[in-house]
Amino acid sequence: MPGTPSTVDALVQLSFTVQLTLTRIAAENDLSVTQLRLLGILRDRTPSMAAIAEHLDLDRSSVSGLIDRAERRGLVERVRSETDARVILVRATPEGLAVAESVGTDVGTRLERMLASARPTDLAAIVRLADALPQFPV
Amino acid sequence: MPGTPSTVDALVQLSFTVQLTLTRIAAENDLSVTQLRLLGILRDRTPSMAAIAEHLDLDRSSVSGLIDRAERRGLVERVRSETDARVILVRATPEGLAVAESVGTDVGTRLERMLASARPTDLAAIVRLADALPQFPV
DNA sequence: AGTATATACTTCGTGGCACAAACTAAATCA
DNA sequence: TGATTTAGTTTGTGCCACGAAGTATATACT
Repeated sequence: MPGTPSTVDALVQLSFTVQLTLTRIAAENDLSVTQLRLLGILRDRTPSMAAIAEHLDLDRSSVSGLIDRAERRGLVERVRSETDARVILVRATPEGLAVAESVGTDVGTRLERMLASARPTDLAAIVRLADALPQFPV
Repeated sequence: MPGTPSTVDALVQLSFTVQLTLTRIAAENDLSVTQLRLLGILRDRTPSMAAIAEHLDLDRSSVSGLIDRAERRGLVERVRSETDARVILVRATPEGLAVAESVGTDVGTRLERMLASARPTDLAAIVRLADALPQFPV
């Protein structure tokens, strides 16, 4: 029977396993998982504070503090928008980009190692599922 | 090609989707995800502080605070072990058990709803993967 | 044009989370 | 018995996240 408790349990367990890996990699780089996600976003974007809040599903006030701390570490910088004086864009510094790259490949390596023994067809299922699931959970 | 970036990305995205659901359910019940996990453990166990720390991959000092707060809310109680006066067992109160049940079914319902449109064979793949992956990530 | 409203972000206060180091008490080892 | 190990707590630090209240800029209305 699909969608039964065992499936839900498996999904939750899988999720915590991934999170544990992310938490550890973050800690090794003296970052939180949220900072890690932030750097992931900034690899290829220069979003506004509001866009970051939406992407991370955080209150805007939380993002202020998050960027404060990242900025204090030199990972990120605030840039005033030229078209709208209210908005602040957040850009990764060169150092921030370097950390993002390093952490990104680290995540890739560690998770691929975890998946090494899995069947290829099961991995394809993961991709299909991730694509199919609603972006925003119910 | 299995184990490529797209697979890793899918896995990470899947993980965050699940976590977001858990975070929301926890918040609706005025709990953190950690408290939610704690209650999950206590549904069918009465573990020592050390066992909880190991299960949640937390420092023991973190567990002290966690149980303090849960106890203050009446969800949990500390019981001295009769066989070893150093160890403290943690037991869910009736209220804690009730919350655990309610939250547990809520998680089940919401995640099953998310999985409703997925192919049964993909769900089977999730179960296989969760079983196959190392309990402790590399 | 001039006021009212909406939007973007920050600040402040509160509380939970997590860690490391230092501490107490009880059990075990030698 | 005395030394060591184990279980748990306390304290101090810092991050995370929220909501409410505040500032500044942009847009809408008339």
